[in-house]
Amino acid sequence: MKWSDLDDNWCPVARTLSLVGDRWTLLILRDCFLGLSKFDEFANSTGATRHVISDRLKRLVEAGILEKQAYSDRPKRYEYILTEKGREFGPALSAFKDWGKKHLPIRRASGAV
Amino acid sequence: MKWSDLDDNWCPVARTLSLVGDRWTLLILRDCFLGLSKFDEFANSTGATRHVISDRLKRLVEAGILEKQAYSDRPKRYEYILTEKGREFGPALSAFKDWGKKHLPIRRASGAV
DNA sequence: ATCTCCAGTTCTGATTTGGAACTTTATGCA
DNA sequence: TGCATAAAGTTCCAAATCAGAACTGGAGAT
Repeated sequence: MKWSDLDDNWCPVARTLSLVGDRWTLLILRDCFLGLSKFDEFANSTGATRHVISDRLKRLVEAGILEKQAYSDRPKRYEYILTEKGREFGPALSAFKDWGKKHLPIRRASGAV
Repeated sequence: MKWSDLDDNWCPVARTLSLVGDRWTLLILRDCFLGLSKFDEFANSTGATRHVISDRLKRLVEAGILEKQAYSDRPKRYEYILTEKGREFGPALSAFKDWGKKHLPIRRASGAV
């Protein structure tokens, strides 16, 4: 089954996943809530390849979760801002955060003493 | 960057994603909350390939989110049950559900009139 | 004997990624 | 002038992952 086939699923969780239930997409959204908004910021912060960042931003804009806003005209430059729809995704990320804090305590970096 | 490199990330959201931030994994967890517990149930319900179901169940058991319990001895058969750690992931799925209900209303199936 | 069920495993071709280089528009600087 | 840098993508190739279907193996049912 293809991923996109879920967008009409009876289950709202499945529909949500068909849109944002992807590794990097959720990480990009986390970054948005942390205040990041530019392409390179996402690329550096998430560690995803530029290819993937490009693709995911496109989808998020199409879905109305992010909005592409010009912040410079001369060299046309855009930043990505959460829409209301996007901001309302906050609780979901909070739930991830809480669960991670409780159940996945950070281990000391393997090499460091 | 590899996905698994996130498991020591400073951000609890990233750590959570490194474990369950995968299309099918979250769908399997949803099924668990709906009361499903058997391999074929997950395969049929999610539409993921058996290969993927097998892999994800293994990971979830390793991570202590699901527990493999024998429900039949003669033909050794197992079912997968949420642990306490797994049950505490409920709020995250609820948040997805709420967001999906509000922002992704189900469209009439494209073909049907 | 043969069929069916369940829980996986295995195989192969197609899709998606990762990683790095390249492009475009514009600024800084010497 | 000429070179370097920056942001936001795009393009290319090899490698990893996935979809789909078939196959395995134990056990009860017909």
